[in-house]
Amino acid sequence: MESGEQQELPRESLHEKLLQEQPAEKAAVRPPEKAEVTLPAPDIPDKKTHYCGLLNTGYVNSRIRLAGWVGRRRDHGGLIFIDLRDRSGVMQLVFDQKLGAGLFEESESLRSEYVVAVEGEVVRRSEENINPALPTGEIELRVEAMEVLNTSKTPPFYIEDDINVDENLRLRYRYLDLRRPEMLGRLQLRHRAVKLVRDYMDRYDFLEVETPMLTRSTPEGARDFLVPSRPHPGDFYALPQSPQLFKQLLMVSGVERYFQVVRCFRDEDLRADRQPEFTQIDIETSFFGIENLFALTEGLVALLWKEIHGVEIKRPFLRMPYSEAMNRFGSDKPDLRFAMELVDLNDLAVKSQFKVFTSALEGGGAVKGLRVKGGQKMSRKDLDDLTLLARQLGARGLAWVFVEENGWRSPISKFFDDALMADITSRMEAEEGDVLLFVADRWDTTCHVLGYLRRHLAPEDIAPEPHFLWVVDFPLFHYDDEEQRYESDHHPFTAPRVEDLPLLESDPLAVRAQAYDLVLDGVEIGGGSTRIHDSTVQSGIFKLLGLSEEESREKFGFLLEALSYGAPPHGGIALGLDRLVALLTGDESIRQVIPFPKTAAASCLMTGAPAGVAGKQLEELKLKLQKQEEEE
RNA sequence: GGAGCUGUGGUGUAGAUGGUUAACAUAUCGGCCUGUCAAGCCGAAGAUCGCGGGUUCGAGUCCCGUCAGCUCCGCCA
Repeated sequence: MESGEQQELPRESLHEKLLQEQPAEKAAVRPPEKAEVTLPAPDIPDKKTHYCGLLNTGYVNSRIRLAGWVGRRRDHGGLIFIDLRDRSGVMQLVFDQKLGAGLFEESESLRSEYVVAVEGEVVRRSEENINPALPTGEIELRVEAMEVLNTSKTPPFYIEDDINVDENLRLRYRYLDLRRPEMLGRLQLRHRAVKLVRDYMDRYDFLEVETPMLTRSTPEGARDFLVPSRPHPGDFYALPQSPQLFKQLLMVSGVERYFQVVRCFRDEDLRADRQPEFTQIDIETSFFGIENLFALTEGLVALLWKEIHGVEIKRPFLRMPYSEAMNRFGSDKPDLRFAMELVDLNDLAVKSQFKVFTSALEGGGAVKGLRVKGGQKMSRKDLDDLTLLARQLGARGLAWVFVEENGWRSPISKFFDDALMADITSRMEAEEGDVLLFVADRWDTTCHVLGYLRRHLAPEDIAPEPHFLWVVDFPLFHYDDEEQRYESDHHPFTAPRVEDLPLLESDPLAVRAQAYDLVLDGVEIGGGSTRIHDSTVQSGIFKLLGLSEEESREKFGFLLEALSYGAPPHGGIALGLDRLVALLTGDESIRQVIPFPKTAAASCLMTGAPAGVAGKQLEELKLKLQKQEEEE
């Protein structure tokens, strides 16, 4: 049965083209002076003729007007220096008592973050007064006229880079936080990245199409944010977890090449790299083929790194099946900047007298080891902590061995004869002074736990250059022990691999999906799949997922119907814009690159959202709040 | 749902083992000061130590609870 295996696009060698071509257009940030369109009312009319940070010695002797915020003030009595800051940077203003008492008196009242417009002459600083730390350090503005446009309360923290303040405070006064140059720089970089994306996609004929923010809740996947409907009391919209269904429907519509920079919403617990609302670069294609999609994505990512970091990224990216990623690195998003691979020990462990190993193997599990180079520095307490960590991650325990001159020092060495110890030591390429860690458990637990420890114990000197990787051949399903049913690993519209179709009935867990993730240095930056474009196959998958005929018709009828009207083979990918930008800026948390982010408890410290609403609003929606349950 | 860490003038911190005027830096305000760029010097004001209980003659410090933030596990197709 045809299930959605994509064919190569025959009519042109797009793949080759994508691999070789470098978009010529550069999306540099243009200084505002060079804007091509003259505004009807001249730009920055009477307050401002130039930007602070863009001035240089070429402007010496020019009469200009600047406007911005008062930064640091250095008051020498009869001479006052002000750092005037605007979006572009900083310019030193000089107020001299000798040049007019009235103006000077006025300047004495200036305080941090006052908004001022000034007029004067750009002058060259004398040699000994040049500030090499400042781009405009060779010049200054001798102020001859000033207008105070607004005053300011003393800000709660310094408006400058590298401040050391509680993030609470920054979030509460985010508008001031964003006034800091490094934060404005992040906004600028993000803007530039998005512009590069739009121009790139446009060059390859992709159409940016908007999809609804108010849509319907779907049973699979993350928890939805719900929005009550006033005209339909008791009914709810859901905010989209992604435009998944709409982009597939756009393929049925014949758009063929779609993309969107789009906000998505998931009501799940947060992390440093997860926000309740986040932005995706969403892409979907028809008649395109997976090779083209990979090349397109690689080209896009490489473009970002080239334009923003000047780094040439090697293409094509490495590809690795999911099973290999798990076996070698214990993760479906392995960090390839360092080796420290997990070592498969099943065949050796079975020869030991160690029950933990042998019984795990008898139960169909796996035994794997991780070599910690120079691990002898670890104390007994460190190892106990690691053991506790392993338990918390779901393992039954963690075995450890000190490799010493005379062999193993370990509570478990008595279960191994000398030859076996030697074999394991040599398989793990261990040397004297190393510590070996072992987990014996279900295969997935073993991989997961050791993969976590691998990251946890990663060497400090990891390679600085980015390691991109495609993880492919994900399983189509996993089994949910709690719900006692199969669940889609990616999403329920993912096409199985054609050669695995026969396994759908006999061994669903063995079926591989046409799904892929794009991984960079241990971070998942995107993922996608070839979709099912056959309504019969789609119905079959729904059934396997435990959705009854009525249920799937009720929830996804529109999709099944659409698929029956000549749906083309299609597939796509979505890239996490926030994560991409955070990687480009080198930030640990995506909150740094989101202008108005939420906290780990999903509240906004600035607006106070979420917040209660008036009773009248609830009445209109026919909603009643439940009393909070009292504790028993 | 669970675990860990953090919470002291506006801000960043110090306050071993409980002991009475809670320290320092910086910002703020006032004074002096014409080449600074984290300007400098002098002075002043500014804190019921996140909140609520408890133990104690006495709590910033110990105990319990609670709130907020951060990080992680679960969760996030």
